[in-house]
Amino acid sequence: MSQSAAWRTHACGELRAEHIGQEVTLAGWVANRRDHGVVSFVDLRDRWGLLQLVADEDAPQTGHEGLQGLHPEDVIQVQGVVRARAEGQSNADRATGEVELLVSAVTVISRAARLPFEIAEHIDVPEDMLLRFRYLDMRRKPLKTALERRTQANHLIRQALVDEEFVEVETPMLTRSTPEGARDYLVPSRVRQGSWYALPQSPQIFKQLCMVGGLDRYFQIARCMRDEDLRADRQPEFTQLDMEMSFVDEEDVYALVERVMASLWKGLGRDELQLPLERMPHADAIRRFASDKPDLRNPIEIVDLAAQGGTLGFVVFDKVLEGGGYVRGIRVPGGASLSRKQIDSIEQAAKDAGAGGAAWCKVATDGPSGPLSRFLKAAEGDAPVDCPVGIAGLSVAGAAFLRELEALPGDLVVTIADQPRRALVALNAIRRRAGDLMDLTGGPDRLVWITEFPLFEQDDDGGFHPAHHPFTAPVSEDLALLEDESAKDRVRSRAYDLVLNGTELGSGSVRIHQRDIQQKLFAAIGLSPEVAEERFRFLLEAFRYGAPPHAGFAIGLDRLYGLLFEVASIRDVIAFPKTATATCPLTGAPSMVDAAQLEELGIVQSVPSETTT
RNA sequence: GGGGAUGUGGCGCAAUUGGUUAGCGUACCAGACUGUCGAUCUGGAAGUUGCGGGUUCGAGUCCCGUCAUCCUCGCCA
Repeated sequence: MSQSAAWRTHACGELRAEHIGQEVTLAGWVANRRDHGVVSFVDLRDRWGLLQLVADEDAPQTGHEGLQGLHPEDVIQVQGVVRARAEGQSNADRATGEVELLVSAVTVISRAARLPFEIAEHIDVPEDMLLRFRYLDMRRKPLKTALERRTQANHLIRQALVDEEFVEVETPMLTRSTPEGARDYLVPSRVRQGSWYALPQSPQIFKQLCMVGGLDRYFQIARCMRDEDLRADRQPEFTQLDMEMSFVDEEDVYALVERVMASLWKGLGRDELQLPLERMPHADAIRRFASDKPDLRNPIEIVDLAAQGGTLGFVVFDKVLEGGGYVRGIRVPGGASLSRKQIDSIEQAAKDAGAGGAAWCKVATDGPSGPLSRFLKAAEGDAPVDCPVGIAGLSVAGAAFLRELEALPGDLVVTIADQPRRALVALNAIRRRAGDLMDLTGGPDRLVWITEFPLFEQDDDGGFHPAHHPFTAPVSEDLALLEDESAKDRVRSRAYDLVLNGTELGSGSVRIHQRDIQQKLFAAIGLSPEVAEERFRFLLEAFRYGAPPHAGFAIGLDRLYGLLFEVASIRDVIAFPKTATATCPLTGAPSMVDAAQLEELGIVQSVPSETTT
């Protein structure tokens, strides 16, 4: 690190044996004091590390006096000579541990008041405290390191895209509200009272306009804002790596994103990604894993038991099947070793997901056991059937049932019977819970493209809305289905998600660039040409003047970095995050504003404003 | 909007069925100490038990309400 000599000649953390004998000036924070009377020590900290300062019998009087009266987190400047630590006194836990600074002079630059919490990693501090005093948390290693790594990761991404001739465009923060999607954050206009800006939920339309503008390749590390309730992996404002390309199709987008991911993985020192990444059509993901973002590290797959489940004489299965529901289940390899309590927690996961319960049985060589087992065993008087894999005492139907599941002795079988939507949610829940219990999710990263998402999702009231956004192109073979009301839910889109270990990292699509198809799509989601024109005039108009085919992708960087840096919450990779109620404990945002400010904006509040002070 | 958990000196925690002056650790302050590195030793200061109400002779403890934080469902094209 180069230093301007005004405040310091070196960083605390950079001093090593090679600096022994040098006269240096350092500046930093007092991290710790250890005073032995005649000998005293102070640890001085800056971003690069800790260095032990010492005043002993070799130090001048000014050095001793300088180290007296210092308090934790005082900012000081110190002069002295770097020297080797005596035999047996080096500290192997510290990069600077072979040397120390014999202090000749200390200047206190800034005194620190008593701290709300200690600046030490081993101290547990409530998170709202960390947010309120974020600048103190930054002095601790985990947050500092996360911000450094985030910088490095952003740099790797930028490097990769600039090398591929992408243009970085900063799109507006004050933009137009489009009613689809998430709730907007609104900003009132002063010069045109009664009108409002919206903060962008994503730069979607602008990046498409950049394609019409002929930039060909756009990217941005973009802030996006959505006024929705939060989660551990969701913030009201978040950062996306947003990209768009012209004259490309899905394959080009996959290849580009894969190159960017690979350089990121490599640059951050993770195991090299195997390219190309796996792909899985959406319908397969639902069928095999009951999820559009399956964690493929978990090997458990869903098995359809409609045929065999209906022959067991189990009235719950029969009723669900008659009603058009699903009977599906999972085989948990080795799951017979789970305790009753653990199995109950799997069933509880199904119940939490809305299912009535989960029927299960353990499988052993002497036959099945557990609630489901009596429907699998041979009845009194019937000749029991032996499964080829050596499970005794089964009925013919029971053997077929377990064969369908490929169950082996030592396995646990868990089944769900419910209406399709609830069954899938429950199957996903039990698969994940079983995976956690059996510790199946520790393997290498599994990145997968989920492709051919449905174009529409059904609302609770039966209407359709775009599953992705209204500019997503349908798969061309399915174009004809657009106008068929009964077939809408079968229209596939050219949208894709990238999923890492069960977390959706990002999504994108090939866009519609033809006006007629765009209009069909608006019609299909119930937007009249007039309304569509009013809302998206600027985009539809742009498409009249020569629109290239284009496609793009966006990756949620907070979430990606949260996973890559292995932190508990995305708040741990964000410098100044907000709480679960979208407040900022540091600044107190959101706050009431002066009545005069509102008046200037032409806004009348139904709740009282702050009294003018 | 719904559900759950938590809330006690700055911080982490304790306090028996509701019962003495709300304890302990750490940080902080002062003093001591020749090699520590999460120093040690001695002493000191530090509390409206989140807030409001109720029950009771008596509430950190029980009840009602409320606020804050976290998790979660809905929501997040």
